[in-house]
Amino acid sequence: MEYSTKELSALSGLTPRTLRHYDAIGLLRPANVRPSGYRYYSRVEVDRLQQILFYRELGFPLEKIKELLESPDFQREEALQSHLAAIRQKRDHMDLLICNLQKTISTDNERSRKIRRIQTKNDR
Amino acid sequence: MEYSTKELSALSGLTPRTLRHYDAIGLLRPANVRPSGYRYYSRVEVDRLQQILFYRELGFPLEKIKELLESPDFQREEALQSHLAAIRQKRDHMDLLICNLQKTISTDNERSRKIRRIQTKNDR
DNA sequence: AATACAATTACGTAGCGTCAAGGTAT
DNA sequence: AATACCTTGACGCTACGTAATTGTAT
Repeated sequence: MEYSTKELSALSGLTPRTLRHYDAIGLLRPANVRPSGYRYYSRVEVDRLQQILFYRELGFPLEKIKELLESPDFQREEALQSHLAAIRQKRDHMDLLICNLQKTISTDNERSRKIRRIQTKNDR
Repeated sequence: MEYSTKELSALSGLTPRTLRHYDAIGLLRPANVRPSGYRYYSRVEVDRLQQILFYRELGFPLEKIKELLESPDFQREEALQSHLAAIRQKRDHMDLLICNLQKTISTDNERSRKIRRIQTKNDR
């Protein structure tokens, strides 16, 4: 079975633009390209795309995914570990942001209440 | 007091490049610019920069910060709320990623152990 | 004349979205 | 001849980093 760009797009949920991009950066090359420039993908590419999507969902950058797909198991293991650590840091950072935002919001609210009280007084 | 780009840079911790960028996008305009093109900032700008850094730490994009600095209180309130909601979503997404990464890692480990067992058998 | 600082292009980054213009027909 | 799909540019987005080149002296 061969798939045109559109067909693989439908099959994978990616846009044709994205598939062309993956070709451009050498992440997913079509099995063959007609003289017209039309791209065609076969089984091997579909499988590779599955892998790509798997790592993409885990938040890996495309360049890293390229490396991983050609690395031995133990290197993937390492990559997963360090990626996990990085994500955890980011998450912790977000937790801090959330905390600060909540503080800011409640402080602002308090200020508003005070102002309203003063205004209410002045209104009387 | 007037500050050159370098001085404000030292004062704020931002690079001169960043200050020039903020000027370019209209986020922080110098108080005056000499015929030579040299930028000079005064108190008002220092104060504004403080505000900018405050919102920046909360994760707001520069364009949004520009708006916020010219909006009334209630709009800032709204912005903080919706920003908080957005950040929370991101955090939740990270939590999912972390979860999936952990699963992947432990699954991979199990596979490796099995393989090692088989190899050990074959070695005997 | 040398030093330190200033400025203005302008390209690079990540991952595509979104036209625009023009071929192809698996 | 029309339709639907394909292609290759090329700019846009975020927030600057990083030269390269050249001017200024608060």
